[in-house]
Amino acid sequence: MDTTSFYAGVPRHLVAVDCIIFGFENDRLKLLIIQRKVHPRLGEWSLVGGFVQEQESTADAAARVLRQTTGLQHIYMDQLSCYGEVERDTGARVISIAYYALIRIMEHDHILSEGHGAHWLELHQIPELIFDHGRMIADALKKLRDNAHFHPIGFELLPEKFTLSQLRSLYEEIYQHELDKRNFRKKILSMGILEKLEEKDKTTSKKGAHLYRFDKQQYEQLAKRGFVFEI
Amino acid sequence: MDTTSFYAGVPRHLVAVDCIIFGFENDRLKLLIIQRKVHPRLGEWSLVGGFVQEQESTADAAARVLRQTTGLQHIYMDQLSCYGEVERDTGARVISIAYYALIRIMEHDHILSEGHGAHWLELHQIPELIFDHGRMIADALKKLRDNAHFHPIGFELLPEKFTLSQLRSLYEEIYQHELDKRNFRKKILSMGILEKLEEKDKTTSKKGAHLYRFDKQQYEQLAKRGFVFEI
DNA sequence: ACAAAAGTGTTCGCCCTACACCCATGA
DNA sequence: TCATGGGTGTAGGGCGAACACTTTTGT
Repeated sequence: MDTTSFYAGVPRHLVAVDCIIFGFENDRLKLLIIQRKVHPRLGEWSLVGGFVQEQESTADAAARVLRQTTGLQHIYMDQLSCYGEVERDTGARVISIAYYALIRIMEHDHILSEGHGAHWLELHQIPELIFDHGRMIADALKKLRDNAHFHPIGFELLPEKFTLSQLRSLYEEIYQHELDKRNFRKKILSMGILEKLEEKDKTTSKKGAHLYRFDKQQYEQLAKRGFVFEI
Repeated sequence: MDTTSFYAGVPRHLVAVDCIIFGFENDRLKLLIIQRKVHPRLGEWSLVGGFVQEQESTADAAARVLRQTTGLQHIYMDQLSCYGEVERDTGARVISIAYYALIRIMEHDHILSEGHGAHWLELHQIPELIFDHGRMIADALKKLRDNAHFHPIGFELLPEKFTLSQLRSLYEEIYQHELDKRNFRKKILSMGILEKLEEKDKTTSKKGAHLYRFDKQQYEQLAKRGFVFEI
């Protein structure tokens, strides 16, 4: 048996990527959803997606789709899962690899107004989606929760400078339950991975709230020595 | 734009599944590895795998590959990840979905002697593998640890009746560190998900160790009410 | 009688949780 | 001056970690 015969005659498949794009704005977790511009299911709500090309990895394809939709590059992305049911796409047999992305809406929302038919929707506003995209979102939320629990990925959703109230709101949104203000501050500050800035954010209170910055270097130093982020 | 033109002209890909098959025998965690029977890389060490056919889901393909290699069906399997780098397979561009399986070797090892060129190897015996299979195994081990931590999947590796020493050895192997005997017993028994049997296993001591059985019904009842397995 | 694994309780410290009031400031 | 969100400390309980001796029985 030689190389040619081993790979010859093997069925080939359409392989897609679908992106679950999370953002955080006005203390609310949001998802970027589009109205489908192609048949079948034209006009219905859908995740953004596209097909994997010959000379690109699946991760590259996901990054490309994200870039084409939002204009953004160098965004946090992680693979969610492969969805491989035969009948999952009603137009053809398509195997899809889902990725989820975390975007700093506050720093980037101007880019999105360029009209790709994309909409930021809050979790409770998500309509019924085509195919198994609803399932993908549910899986992505679960993975986001698990991931946020033990890794400092929440900062990917916040602007570089943020208040502790914003950070707490973010985790409250992710976990969908309230967190005690004092305990949260105590825990996150005790980790020693936040840099307190002199600046204050006065947009949400008269008193003003201190801004903080995530100290990635410091986190990575600590992580090397066995420190485990947990919130 | 109609259905035909949307899917037409899109590149198609070879899609494979690779299986990381875990077993537990003689207090050691083991992996099922084969010597490759096809070109390229004939004779080299490899995970078991195969191509996804037209009318089967990726999960079905993984189950089929497992069945063809071991003769076993209805085995615990979970998706690990999709490996989609362009150059990962040196013979052709192949996108691979990796699954990991947990097998009760003690109850099934007779089946494996049918000679598919498969070998059970301990973790420290694993040779260099083709392609990115080494990475897949590392990822699978990490996922197995994470998963075993909060879900009672360890029992999938043990015979129906097992001793607490066996169970502890299993977790020591998975986590690669020792666990305190008393604390382990206390914790696992306090969950109330093990049924203590009258029988004793006398193969490893003169005194004999009580056999236990995992009470899945009971676990699922508790899980519904918010109980979280953790070990 | 002895070797070898099974089985058994207690103490201590840490972390998580619950909880209520003062502060600073713009309007 | 008052309304609004920012910021602070403590006490109690539960849980995980450390730790050593007795039991059983086949040889």
